[in-house]
Amino acid sequence: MGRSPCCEKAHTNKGAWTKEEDDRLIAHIRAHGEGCWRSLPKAAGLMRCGKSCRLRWINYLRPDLKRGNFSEEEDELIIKLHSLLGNKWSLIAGRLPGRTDNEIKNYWNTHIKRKLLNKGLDPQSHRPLGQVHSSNTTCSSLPAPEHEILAFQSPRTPEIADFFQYERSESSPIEPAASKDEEYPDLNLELCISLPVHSAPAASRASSVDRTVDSKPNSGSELCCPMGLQVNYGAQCENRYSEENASGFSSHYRLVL
DNA sequence: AAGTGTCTCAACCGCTCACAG
DNA sequence: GCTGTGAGCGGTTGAGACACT
Repeated sequence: MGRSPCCEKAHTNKGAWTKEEDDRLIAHIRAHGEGCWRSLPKAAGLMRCGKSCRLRWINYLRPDLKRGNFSEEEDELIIKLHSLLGNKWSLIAGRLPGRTDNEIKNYWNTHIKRKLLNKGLDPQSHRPLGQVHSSNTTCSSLPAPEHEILAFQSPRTPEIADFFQYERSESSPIEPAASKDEEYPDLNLELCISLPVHSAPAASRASSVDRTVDSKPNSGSELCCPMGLQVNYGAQCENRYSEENASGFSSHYRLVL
């Protein structure tokens, strides 16, 4: 016996949403706020799966969505963030106001991938084609403790693995190609994701980063966590971060999520 | 105008994680 | 600690739009 299905598939609509369904969903969320997606379809009178409602709202109906083409700045930001985070679309989306993870993922697959390939760069590793090295090799070269503290689990980008190697070998005579600060001097890695403004009081939609950090809100409206540190580090990340600095790893990259 | 190939992106699927009981 | 449930994520699919012949 597997887990129960998220909905009665026999009695749910699938495929494209109609205007009437959109209107019902919008009206329901306006009246009751987001949250409890499983029971929402019934409450809103929709013959849809809760997951489908959530996706429709987040990716298409949310009022704060920015529609239209991506700007050159957004392109560059996506590329930079992808080089650091890999296919963590929700994290990348959190850095681009009005854009959704689905939208960025699609845009990456249809435009940016090709753009990088045309430049002779591997879209996954962001390295020149032909110089792509196995991430397994990089990963396995790390001793166990560092392995365990990586916040972003497989698939990690080689850049992150390289970063940790660099951190560990600062006194090494072998110079790394460039630190991320040198490579992306204008990229602010203090990633901040505020709780969505569209969230209704009853439904404090946790940002996607809650999956990697403790979801307890800190004093402000932002959640934060250190990049490259243990999963489940708490909300007092600012303090914890200092402690981690003292322990000698992840000294200058921090994601405040 | 019709047929065919390609591209785009909304939506689905399967999985993992967090949490409550 | 175990189990069930809900939420969310990333990969994939497929219908419709568009381009080309």
